[in-house]
Amino acid sequence: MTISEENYLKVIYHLSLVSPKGVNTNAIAGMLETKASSVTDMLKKLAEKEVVTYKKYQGASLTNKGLIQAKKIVRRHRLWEVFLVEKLQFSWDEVHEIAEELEHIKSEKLINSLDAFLEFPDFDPHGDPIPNEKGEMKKLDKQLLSEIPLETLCKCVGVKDSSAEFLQYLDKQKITLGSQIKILEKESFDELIRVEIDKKVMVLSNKIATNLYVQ
Amino acid sequence: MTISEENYLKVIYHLSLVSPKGVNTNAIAGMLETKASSVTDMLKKLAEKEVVTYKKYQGASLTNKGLIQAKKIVRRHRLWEVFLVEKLQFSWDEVHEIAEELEHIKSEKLINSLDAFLEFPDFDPHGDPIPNEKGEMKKLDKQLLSEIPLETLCKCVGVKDSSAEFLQYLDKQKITLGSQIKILEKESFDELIRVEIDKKVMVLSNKIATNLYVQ
DNA sequence: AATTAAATTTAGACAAAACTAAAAATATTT
DNA sequence: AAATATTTTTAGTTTTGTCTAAATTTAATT
Ligand SMILES: [Mn+2]
Ligand SMILES: [Mn+2]
Ligand SMILES: [Mn+2]
Ligand SMILES: [Mn+2]
Repeated sequence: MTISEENYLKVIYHLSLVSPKGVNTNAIAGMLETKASSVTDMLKKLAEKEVVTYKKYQGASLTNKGLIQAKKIVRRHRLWEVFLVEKLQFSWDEVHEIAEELEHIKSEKLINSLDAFLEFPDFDPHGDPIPNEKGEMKKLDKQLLSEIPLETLCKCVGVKDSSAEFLQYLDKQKITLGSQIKILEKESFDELIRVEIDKKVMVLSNKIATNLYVQ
Repeated sequence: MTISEENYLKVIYHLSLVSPKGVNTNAIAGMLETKASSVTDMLKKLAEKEVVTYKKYQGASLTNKGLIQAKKIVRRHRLWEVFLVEKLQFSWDEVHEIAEELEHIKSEKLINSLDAFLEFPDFDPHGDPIPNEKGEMKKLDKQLLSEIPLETLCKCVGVKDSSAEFLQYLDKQKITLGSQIKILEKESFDELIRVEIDKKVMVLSNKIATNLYVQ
């Protein structure tokens, strides 16, 4: 498995969660910032290696073998993110790029030792679940804040958008994983919502509300 | 800097310490397990990038720019080795290969944070010095055990050969960095030496004695 | 159903890094 | 100094992953 192949597998995995019946060539190209023709080439190769099923013009999906591989890469990515935040004091908006490289270091022993060193975390710094050695992961039945009814107390458990800009904006608003949130009022005109977060009343945009997972 | 270019730079650095007036094409090929013709190609590219000075048939050496780069790679390699041994409980014979990959993760912040996390170690698990952020490193005036006179108490501070086989053999003999060694007798016939190591008397071969650094 | 638009694939080219085989330069022997 | 051996470089391929431009297929509109 080359780094490039791994990056494709991971992207197909992520896209599969949203469109399980086949991932579009263009969608993959978009995520990898490459061209559709390159994706077609790679899909053929991955199909050859039997990690992906691919029929011309029909999109791709992971085989069981491919799924196992993809989850390993996700496991490595998320464990390294935890390491960077918990042990090296990185903030949650800085870790993604570095984990993007570290995820390609392939040593079972390394990753299992790291897992143990971190005390087997279930979630990464963005609230995403970390597959264990067998590929199993905890799934919370989280919802977007925008779907929560008025006056219901909930807890922030993850982000949908994990771009640095969004994460830094959350930092500025003092919203972190674990924050207690209650929606006080929804303004239908401009979709702003008035909320109480950790006892402080503030106003959030719809863009925030549709990118924050709560429970 | 690609991974391949970095591997070449690091090898040229190591070979320079032994032959400072120019590193042979064949020597580089040997270390990298590649062919001399590939080395020639790469030397041209590295010379183009001004990290190496290279004249046809004359061997190569690092420019100042190349030296700085090479020391950064060595720094990363050795810090990761310390991490693996100190934090993840790897043994000293298991870390080299993994560090060979980790050394290519290029983030200044990552490596400086790691350095701090490890409390700024001066030496790696094999007794080799770790360059600091500025590229400076401590150098011990170590000698090979084979050069030490009889009855002189010295301390094991490093290994010349850091292959897994040698390191495992040292483990088996209970020789570690820090072991106190005194040579009791040298047998000129077969070059075996009788030594006292940490109060225990034992016999070592010349091959061991010429690969152990003491001080 | 025919036309247009969008998505996807093919064909052909390119750069990086490796290889083999042959040629050229340097070193070592005789 | 000439002959031989060794080292190094050149020339020509190969593989991987990318690209552009053109062709093809599928989807959306009229
Ligand atoms: Mn990646
Ligand atoms: Mn994450
Ligand atoms: Mn390396
Ligand atoms: Mn080392």
